[in-house]
Amino acid sequence: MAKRVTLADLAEQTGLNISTISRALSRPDRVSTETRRLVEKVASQLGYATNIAARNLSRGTSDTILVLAPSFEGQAISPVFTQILLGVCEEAKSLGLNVMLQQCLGQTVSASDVIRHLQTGVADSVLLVAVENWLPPTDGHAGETILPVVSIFRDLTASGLTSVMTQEADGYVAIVDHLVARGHRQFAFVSGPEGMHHEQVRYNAVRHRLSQLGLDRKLVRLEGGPFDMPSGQKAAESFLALKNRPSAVICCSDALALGFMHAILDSGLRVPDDVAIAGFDGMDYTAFTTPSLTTVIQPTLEIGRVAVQVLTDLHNGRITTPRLVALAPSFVIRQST
Amino acid sequence: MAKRVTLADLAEQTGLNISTISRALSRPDRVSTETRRLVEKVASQLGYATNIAARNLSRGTSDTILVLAPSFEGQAISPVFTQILLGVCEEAKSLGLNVMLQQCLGQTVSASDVIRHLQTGVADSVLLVAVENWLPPTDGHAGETILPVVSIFRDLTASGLTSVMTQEADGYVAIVDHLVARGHRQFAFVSGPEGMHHEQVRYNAVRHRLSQLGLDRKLVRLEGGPFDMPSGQKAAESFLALKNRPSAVICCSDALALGFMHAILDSGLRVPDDVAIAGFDGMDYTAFTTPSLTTVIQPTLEIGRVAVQVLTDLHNGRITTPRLVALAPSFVIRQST
DNA sequence: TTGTAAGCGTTATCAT
DNA sequence: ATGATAACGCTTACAA
Repeated sequence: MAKRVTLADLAEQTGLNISTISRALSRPDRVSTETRRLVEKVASQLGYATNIAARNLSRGTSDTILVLAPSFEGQAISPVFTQILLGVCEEAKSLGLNVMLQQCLGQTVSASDVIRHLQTGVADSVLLVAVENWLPPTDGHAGETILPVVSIFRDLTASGLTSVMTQEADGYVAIVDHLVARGHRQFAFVSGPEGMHHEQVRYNAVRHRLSQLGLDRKLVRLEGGPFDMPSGQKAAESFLALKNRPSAVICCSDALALGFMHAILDSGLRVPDDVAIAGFDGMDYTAFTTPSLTTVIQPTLEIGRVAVQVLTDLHNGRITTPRLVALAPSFVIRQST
Repeated sequence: MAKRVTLADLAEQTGLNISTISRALSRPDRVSTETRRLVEKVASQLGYATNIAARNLSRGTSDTILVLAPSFEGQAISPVFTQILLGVCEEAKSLGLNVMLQQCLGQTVSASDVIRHLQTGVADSVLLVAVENWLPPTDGHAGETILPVVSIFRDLTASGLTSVMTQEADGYVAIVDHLVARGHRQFAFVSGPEGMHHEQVRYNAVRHRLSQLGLDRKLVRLEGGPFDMPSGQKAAESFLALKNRPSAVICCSDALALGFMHAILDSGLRVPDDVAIAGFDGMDYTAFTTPSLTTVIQPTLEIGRVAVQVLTDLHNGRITTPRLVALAPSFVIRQST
């Protein structure tokens, strides 16, 4: 194991002072061209690499983003999660930031936990991905100091957290309008996990649009459970048991839609002739199922990028008040409707 | 922003020496019960949190694993990747390690890059996920020192890297045997990206098994391109153009299989009656396509966990020579065959 | 068992 | 433009 090369080594080699070396490396403009060249040369010769721990200790920052995501055991968000992560990594890289990943136990994250993390200095800002609840600081000056924390997917502005997500209502409006244009008048909504905020927002978006069209009386809600395929399958059983079956089904996620469609086809009904089905998320497989699935594509990659940007803005005070950033989704009509 | 609490603060509060505080916190057994209690009490009162940078600097380690993955833009491995990541995070957490994520540009990672990272101290071991090539150290003592690096998915033991992956050949043997038992005698193999090692290994596994059964003359190979669905679709076009169509198709991934099946069904052929199709990976959607897809499930979560274990073994010298760890997959027969 | 003190490698503040 | 030097907060021999 080759001994680590330090600034002191470079100082010795060049005869310059250690502080000059440091400067030459971190602020090349604050040093003569001559020494800059010399230092760079010797540094690369000796294979110098900045010791990050030392830098962090001295600077008091870590240039690291901590990504906190609920144990993604429910496969539900995981595919979406991957895309988000990609966006986050790309943006972080371009900003010279590191990304640290940590799963969290439940659906709720508390400010005190996050503050603890920030205090250790492992990271100096935090990204919450698909976290349901946020417990604001409880100690005295609650909320006075704005934390460098951003929520992805879940609108937590009400709890004081800047949030980045898809403009979901728009997506569901597009779905409803499309189905109505296709002549459908009776609808079912396959919901996600009970009590999940998203779930509620999405259902309301559908119902609200239908009510605008005078059709909200024609909406049945089916319990879907987790955002996954088995839940969709289960919902389909309830659906098949209905005496008056709606002709169009709107699902809370693509996974639910796929599970639902699978069961419907299995039962001998035809899609979209007997039942039209729409999903939500924009999973890659939706374009290749048979029939292919009408869905709303979330701008996941962009969400990841934007979240990081907002996070840095927050971190260096360019944003001082919580805000919601909602990105437009895109609607794709496919064979299932 | 509440000023950070340091060991010095605790020392002042308790009247004890700073080193005693440090000991009480990190090696509670090396201190009297009395002081231990006192320190713990005051620490939690003041909300003390260890400064990681300082600890790392002092200890010379970071307790961090760097996960390096090729820009997952080709959606190909991404779903699998998520699962791997989950396993990695879980195991890391249970070992008290942090996980840092970084995308890398190409398919190749060089030892010098990794060594640079290790020297900065951001991480003290590295996990390569789906990295195609490894450029061993070029400087003098090449390969003398064993690096704390593990490859996931790709067997890089030949380049001196301990690797963790699925026992893929077993999976393909299972597929072949199953198809033969079903009466198939003519086969097509839809390959992955050209020149990718995996691709070759998998094809060989199929061909070898067929040759054992005296059927290797009956194998057609179709170029699939990237491990994704559009590629599968494209391969299906070549397939449909064949004058003598095989009755069974083995795909290099589930994504390819899905794309392939979509095109086949679109063309009016029936699955499995006209064409039997098998995939590989065990994506969740395979159980819910119509027809559902026969496939081989990779033990992704377990791979992630094991990789971390092996990595730590490597890191503290319990493993001194590169080895291959191949985990058994499981084969699921579904409607598509 | 507890205290003393010497690092760990950088950065930043002053002088020069 | 460069050099000395004091932090940064923790760990760890070594001494008491």
